[in-house]
Amino acid sequence: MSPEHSTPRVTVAEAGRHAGETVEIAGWLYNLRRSGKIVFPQLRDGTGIIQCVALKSSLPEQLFETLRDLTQESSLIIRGKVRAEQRAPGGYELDVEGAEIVQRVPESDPYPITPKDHGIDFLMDHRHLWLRSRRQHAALAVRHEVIRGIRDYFDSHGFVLVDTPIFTPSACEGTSTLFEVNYFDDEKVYLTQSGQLYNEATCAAFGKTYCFGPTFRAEKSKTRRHLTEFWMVEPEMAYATLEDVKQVGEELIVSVIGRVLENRREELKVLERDVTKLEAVKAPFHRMSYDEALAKLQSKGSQIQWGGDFGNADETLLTEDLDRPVMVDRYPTNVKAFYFQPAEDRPEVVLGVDFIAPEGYGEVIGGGQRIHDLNLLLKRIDEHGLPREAFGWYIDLRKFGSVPHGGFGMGVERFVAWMCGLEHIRETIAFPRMLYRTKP
RNA sequence: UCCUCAGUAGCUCAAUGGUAGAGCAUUCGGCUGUUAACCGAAGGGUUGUAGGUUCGAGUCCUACCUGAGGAGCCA
Repeated sequence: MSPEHSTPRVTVAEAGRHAGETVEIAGWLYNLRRSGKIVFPQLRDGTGIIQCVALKSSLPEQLFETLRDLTQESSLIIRGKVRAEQRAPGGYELDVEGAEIVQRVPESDPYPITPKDHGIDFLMDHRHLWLRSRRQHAALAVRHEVIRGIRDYFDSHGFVLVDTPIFTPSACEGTSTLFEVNYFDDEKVYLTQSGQLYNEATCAAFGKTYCFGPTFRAEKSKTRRHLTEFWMVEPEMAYATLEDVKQVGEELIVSVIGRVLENRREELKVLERDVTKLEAVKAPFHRMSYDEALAKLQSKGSQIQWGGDFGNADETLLTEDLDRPVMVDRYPTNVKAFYFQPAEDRPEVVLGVDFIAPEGYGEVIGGGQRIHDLNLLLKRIDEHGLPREAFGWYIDLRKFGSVPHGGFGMGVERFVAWMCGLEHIRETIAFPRMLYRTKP
């Protein structure tokens, strides 16, 4: 900490490159094992965990006793010599020469998350501390890689990031799932549930755009696939058809999975993810129409009838024999939002597509081609009982150089859960917001 | 919103309607290569809340509270 001493400060991740050197590492005590005259403090610094070794015979008595009596998650800086050691987790070990305790956790109020099992309620109440655990740390590192991969994909394919507002004046798709904000004087304002309508405006300005931000859904959903606040990336392309949307979605997924496999092997190992399942996800994805998917489901015993949307059981059934996502398109018009473009030959279906991930992870992308014809859009707004005046600017887009266009939304948390092989979406975001959980 | 399940020590869980227990954590002691270390000892309880049945309730009944997972809806 002081600038006077000359011991280089390194991270755990870098320690292997300093074998034979004396370095110092600043972190927290992950765990400690002791055996009379030898102690093994495991030091965690956010980049990894390194086992340290302190021998009573080679250290001042006070230092040895300080280390021996350390408590879990106390913060400290350890100085020592890095040594390759096969017996140590991580392959390297630090022979302790000195230590500075930054804050010692008192025994009277010990760190609550012990190395043994805990229930989900307890862990969620201690989410602010749970983040330090290996699996949680790994899942959030994968999330970071996914987000970087998404942004890199769009940035390098001609998309411009144009973020859309969080406060929105009207419902895009009905008010029942919106959070109302009581602050603005003149009109009711809601938290966004999608940036898509705004994306349709920005893509007419830039050609290809995307927005990336939090999304809010006031659904009374209580399942492992739902959060009330989640992150979504939504690209939108002018002069694009359903086929373009499918191609971009496929390329995006393949690209991001490649990044995760390349840069987050260690984290996937911590998560015990079967990476062969991810390595199998290559283009081309499976493609089928809603009609074909329906026939497949009915042949597998589902009771679904034409016109119904797929439930979670249907999605799992549909992908159980597949090793990569399936793109299902041409859904019945009545199960999709008002702005979807109808198929030319069959007005009862629309040019929407859902990407359903394998292994039961369900819909990770939903999108399609939007209506570009003014009169058709007006008709659909009326049919859905929506007030035309609330969509004035949106209708304008069909008056001034309207073109076929389309895009999709991808839920970041569902995608990360798939990458990590997690049972529950709540572990893919640092502080999940759910129906009955808004703390910490 | 509806359905199902669960609340016992700080944590994870036991306990046929008959004296409330174990492991981990904490404290004390032992151990020079531990891998969720191990060995010995100690402290730690209004069994979610309120009623009811019973000679007797952690256990059975009712209501409520809290949480979990599923349906619907969605990403």
